[in-house]
Amino acid sequence: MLKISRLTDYGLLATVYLARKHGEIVAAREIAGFYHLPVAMITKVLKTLHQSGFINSHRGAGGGYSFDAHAELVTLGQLIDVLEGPWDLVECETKDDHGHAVCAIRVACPSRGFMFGINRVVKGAFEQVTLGDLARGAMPAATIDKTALLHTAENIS
Amino acid sequence: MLKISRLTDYGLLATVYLARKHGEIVAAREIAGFYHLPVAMITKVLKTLHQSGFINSHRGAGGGYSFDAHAELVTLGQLIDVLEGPWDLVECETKDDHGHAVCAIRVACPSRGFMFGINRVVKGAFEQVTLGDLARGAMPAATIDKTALLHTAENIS
DNA sequence: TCAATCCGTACCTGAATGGTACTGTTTGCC
DNA sequence: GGCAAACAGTACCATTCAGGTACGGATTGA
Repeated sequence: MLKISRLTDYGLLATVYLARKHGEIVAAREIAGFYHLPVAMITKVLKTLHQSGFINSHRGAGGGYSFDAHAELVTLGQLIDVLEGPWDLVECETKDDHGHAVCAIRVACPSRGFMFGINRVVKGAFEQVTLGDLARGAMPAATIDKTALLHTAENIS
Repeated sequence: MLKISRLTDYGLLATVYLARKHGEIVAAREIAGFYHLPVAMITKVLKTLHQSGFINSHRGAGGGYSFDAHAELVTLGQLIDVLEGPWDLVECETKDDHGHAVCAIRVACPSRGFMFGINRVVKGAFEQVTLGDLARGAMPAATIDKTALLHTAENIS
């Protein structure tokens, strides 16, 4: 249905919360309380973020999670990749466990090349926004310079 | 899972096929055969496209569907809107039947403003590509001029 | 020793997706 | 007139996934 899963959304919220309290140890309970979300949901997503190295965890009493890196070096694209897992807008480019494309028609498919481009557009948009932007509440907006873009099509094999 | 539904994909394929045979009456069976897809799936999506006015239908023997409009005036965004239905990357902006926002935290949500922007980016990307581009197999690519974009944030309340 | 907190995993439920089937209704053609 | 081709509409089903809950375990500070 073309949307980011709620879990991914929670992950972004949690990351932003931690980024705003840079270096501070914050319990999952606090984050969940702030957003009025189930603690179990927040912990689940925080674990993912920790396992991917975006945030640090501190066990035991007084423990919690902390964001100690540079917010400007973490991109929305990286976060979504981790939280959402591998994704493609269309299955054309999706590979199965054996590395084979899922789409059966492949070569004959007239939308394949195009959809690949759309994939790049969306992923590129995510990649150019940092966690710092998110934490600051900056709102991006973009137009696509189609004329300039179509020229680049020839350069992509 | 952040992807276009297969039905939407089929709809784009069918539309492109018809656009390439502009004005010609083509049976659903032919399109399904070309892509090796179930006829019932193709007919389902063709009906949607017809009801939305993108293509014309011709009943009875020798009937089928035809695309008679200008491919350059139909955008990918319009097609996806019809095929996919109303969509938003995040629920923040999604309204329920009564016009109220789904997201409970709303104002407190630090990602809201940002996600709204991302929504605009993606929808904008879809909106600036025409069916003609699709039919020609053009592959768009886009970069987002972040510096320019962040300035516009202040103009959006 | 205890309580707070993270860790891991398993499980459940409802909804959406992807697909099938069947019964009309219209229309060209012999 | 009647048949067959093709669209129209609806209902249904199976699988998958999202969203959420639960519980026992491991770690650590006080």
